[in-house]
Amino acid sequence: MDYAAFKKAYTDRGVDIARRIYLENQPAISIKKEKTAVANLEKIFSAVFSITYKKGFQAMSMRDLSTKTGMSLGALYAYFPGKKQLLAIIQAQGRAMIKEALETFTAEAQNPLENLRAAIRTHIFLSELFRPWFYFTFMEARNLRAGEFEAVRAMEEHTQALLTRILKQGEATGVFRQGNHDLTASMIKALQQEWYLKRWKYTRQKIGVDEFTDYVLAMVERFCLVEST
Amino acid sequence: MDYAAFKKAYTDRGVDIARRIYLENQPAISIKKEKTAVANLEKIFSAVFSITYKKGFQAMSMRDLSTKTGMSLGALYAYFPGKKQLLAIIQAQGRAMIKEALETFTAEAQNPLENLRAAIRTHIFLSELFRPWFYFTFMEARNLRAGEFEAVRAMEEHTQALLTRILKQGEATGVFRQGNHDLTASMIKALQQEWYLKRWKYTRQKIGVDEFTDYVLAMVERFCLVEST
DNA sequence: GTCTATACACAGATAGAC
DNA sequence: GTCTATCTGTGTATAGAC
Repeated sequence: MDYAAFKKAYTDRGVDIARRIYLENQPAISIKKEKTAVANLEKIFSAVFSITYKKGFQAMSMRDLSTKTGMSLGALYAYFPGKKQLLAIIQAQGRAMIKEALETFTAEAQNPLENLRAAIRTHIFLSELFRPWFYFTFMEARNLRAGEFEAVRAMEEHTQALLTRILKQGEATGVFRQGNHDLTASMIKALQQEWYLKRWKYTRQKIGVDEFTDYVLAMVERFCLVEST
Repeated sequence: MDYAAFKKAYTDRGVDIARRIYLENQPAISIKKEKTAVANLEKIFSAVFSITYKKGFQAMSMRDLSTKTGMSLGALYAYFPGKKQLLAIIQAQGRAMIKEALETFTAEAQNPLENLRAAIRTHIFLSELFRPWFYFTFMEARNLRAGEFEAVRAMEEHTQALLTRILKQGEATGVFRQGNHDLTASMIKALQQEWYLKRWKYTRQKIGVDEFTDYVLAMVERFCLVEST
């Protein structure tokens, strides 16, 4: 499976993230017509990502957001209760979406090696498809309150545990070498993260997501497999 | 060389970063007595790191800084011209310090493999010794102005080129396999970065810097070496 | 050198007209 | 639903006493 195939498989499911946010936060949103609400929410999120990519969320003023979306200050407050809540909403929904997608697309394959490949591919491809969400989730996690930050840590441990489990299965089956699987999982996560944290570097070097992913897989497999090809 | 040895070797050189900042920015600093100036600068930097680790630089107010340092608002402005300049000073000096240290401690060894090991070790050990500086440099790079950001990119490319060169030498000598050395260098950098970006994770798992470094080296070597041990 | 008191700009948020 | 006008807090920065 390459990125194009993944993208098609994902978008065919027809999950609309802005719509989901609208439905789940309806009590806090005073807009009644779903269509306009969803359309404007999309405008708002995309504006937030584009502004905060350069200056960070704290430095983004509501006036910045107003200018970028073309909506007035007053109108914005009909879509979320305040700036802090906007941050929390994006973070929470971003995590939920990522978690759900990872679980859907890493459904058990035939063997540990295929499982590992699927897990790594899915994560990187997903981070390509939702790059702004991944970048935002990582860079703005600091601005969350303690309780919300706990969710970030839980998420990190969840995805790490997913990898560790696969590695252990592989060792049991005899296809992976033994080792500190938790540390190996951390290494894999670091490599995945590189793709969305330093995207500008790869754009510049003209390295695409497929090439990058294959390289990561090659490195991980050579390290993990009992017999190197 | 383990971390303890590196730390000793480094500190024995007696380079005082706060003192250097004082000397190089003397025109902008109105304090005349070197001793008090350097002592207070150290207090200021350590306060900046501790506050921004949790909320980021933009969210840190001058009043926060005043409280944490125990100095008054007015006194702070005797040490730097403004908040933006404080950011620029820390970033610039942090980069200069890192670059200088990397060059000093990765002096040419006998062969490419030893060179590679030294380069990786030095980078991780240095990021352990100056963790706040590394973390700050990465996380607050966005808040720099275009011209200053160019320096960040140049630095990234500089350290990457250093690794790429070693890998090429190794291929020429026949000890390293052939491959996309630029991509390999990127992977190595991602693994090094993991150490200071997710330090809390390893503190929690009780994994020390030596163990982490050895694991990175094992992974890189298994990938790069012609013959795996 | 360091303090307190204060100037002044800009932030987030709301009220009420349309 | 969306706008303009405005309230109120907080931010950076400075002046001038000590």
